[in-house]
Amino acid sequence: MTKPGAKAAASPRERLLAATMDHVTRHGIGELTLRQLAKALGTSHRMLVYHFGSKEGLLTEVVRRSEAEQRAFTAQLMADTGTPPIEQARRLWSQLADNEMWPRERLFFEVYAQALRGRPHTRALLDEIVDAWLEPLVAINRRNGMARDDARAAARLSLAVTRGLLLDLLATQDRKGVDAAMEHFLTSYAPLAGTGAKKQKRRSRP
Amino acid sequence: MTKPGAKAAASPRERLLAATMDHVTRHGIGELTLRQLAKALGTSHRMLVYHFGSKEGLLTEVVRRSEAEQRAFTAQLMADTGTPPIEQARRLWSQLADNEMWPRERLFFEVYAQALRGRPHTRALLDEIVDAWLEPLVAINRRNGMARDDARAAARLSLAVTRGLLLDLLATQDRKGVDAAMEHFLTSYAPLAGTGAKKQKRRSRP
DNA sequence: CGGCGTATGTACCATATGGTACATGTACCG
DNA sequence: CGGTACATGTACCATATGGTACATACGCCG
Repeated sequence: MTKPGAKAAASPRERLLAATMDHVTRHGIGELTLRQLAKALGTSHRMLVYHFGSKEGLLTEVVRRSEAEQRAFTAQLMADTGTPPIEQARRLWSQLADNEMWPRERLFFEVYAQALRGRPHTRALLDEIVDAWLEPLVAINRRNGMARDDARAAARLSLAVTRGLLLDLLATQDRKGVDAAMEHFLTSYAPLAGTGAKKQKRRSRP
Repeated sequence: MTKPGAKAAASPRERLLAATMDHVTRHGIGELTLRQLAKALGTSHRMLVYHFGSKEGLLTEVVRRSEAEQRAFTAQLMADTGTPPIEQARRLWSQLADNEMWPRERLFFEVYAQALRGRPHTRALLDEIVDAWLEPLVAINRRNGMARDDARAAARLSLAVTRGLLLDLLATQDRKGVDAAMEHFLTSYAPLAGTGAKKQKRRSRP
C-alpha cells in the first residue's frame, strides 16, 4: 500500500488519468484509441489497460472526472448567495464563454451526444446532466421569490439558453453576437423574476 | 446512362444513401463502420466504397443530405407568413419535440459535436449550422417590427432556447417539463416583440 | 537479505477495419 | 449479336485495435 511520506507525485493511475483528461479535452474522446493516447502520454497502451482495466474503464473514469469538475463548478454557483441574480448570471456566462473553456465545452457536448446514444461509459452522466445544473438554478430562483413551478421552468429555460448559446458560440466563434443574445435574454426576460411578478402567464393580453 | 422509362427505383447509389440515412439516424454515425452498415443494408461494404468512393465520401454525403432536409424544414418555416409569431413558434416546437423526431435530433447533435472537432465530412455544415436557422428567424422578427439588432439577438436566443431544450428533452425525456420551460419563454418573453417595444434595454431601472 | 506487491516493458494474438484486385454479371445500344 | 458502361460478388491485403502472456524492474517490510 503506497503511502509515501511526501505526496510529491500522486499515484501513477492518477497521473495517467489527469494527463488523459488533458489530452481528451484537447483532442476529443470520440476518436480516442489507447495506443495514440499512450504515445501522447509517453507510455504504452499496456499501462492504460493495466491501470483502468479496459478502454471502457478509462472512458468511464474520464466521464466521472468530468462530472466531478462540473459539480465543483455548480457548487461554486451555490456558494455565491450575495450577488443579485442577473449579475450572478452575467458572471457565470462570462466564465463559461471564455476561450479557455471552449475545449472543455467541446468535450462536454461530445460526451453529451454519446450519452444520448447510450454509450456505456456515460450511463452515470445521463441522469444528472440536466438535474445537477437545475437544482442550484432552481434554488436561486426560489431565493428570489419565484413560485415552485415557475422557478423550475425558468431554471430549465436558463440552462437551455446557456447550452444553446454555447453551441452557437463554439460553432460561430462569434462572441459578440452570442453575448448580445444572452444580454437580450437577461435584460428582457430575467428581470421579471426579481420584481415578484408571479404567474402572470394567465393574462394573455396585458 | 440510366434512363429507364418508369423511375420505379432510384439509382442504386440513391437507394444506398437513403437506407444509410435511415440506419445512421437510428444507430448513430460515430460508431459507424462500412461492414456493419453494409450488412444491415443487405449489401457488401465493397458496394459502399464503390458508390461513395470512401467512408469519408459516404459520411460527407450523409451530412449533405441532413443539411438538405434541414433547409427544407426552415423553408417551410419561411413559407408560413400568416400565423402570429408565438403560435408559429408553438407549432414549430411541437413538431421538433415530437418523439418521432428524436432520432433525427440525436443525429444532429452527434454531427454537431463532430463538426466542433473539425471532422472533415462536416466542413460544409459548420458555416451554416447556426446561420441557416438564424436567417428565417430574423426575417420573422423583422416582419414583426423588431429593429435589426434586436431581431438578430432575439433570433439567436430563440435558436439557443430551442436547441438547449431539445438537449434537455433528449436526455430527460421529460416532455412536460421541457414544454413548460418553452411556454415560459414564449409567454413571458416573446410577447415583447409583438408589442412594438423597441430598444428598452437602455433603461437599466424601470 | 528475501520475498512480495506494484509497476512497467516487450512481444504477441485474434479480430476488425478501410480499401483494392479480379472476375462476373446485366442491360442497353449499336 | 457484341460490345460497353454500370453494377456486384469473392477474395484478399496492410494496418490498427483492444487485450494478454511473460518477463522484469523497483521499493518496501519482515
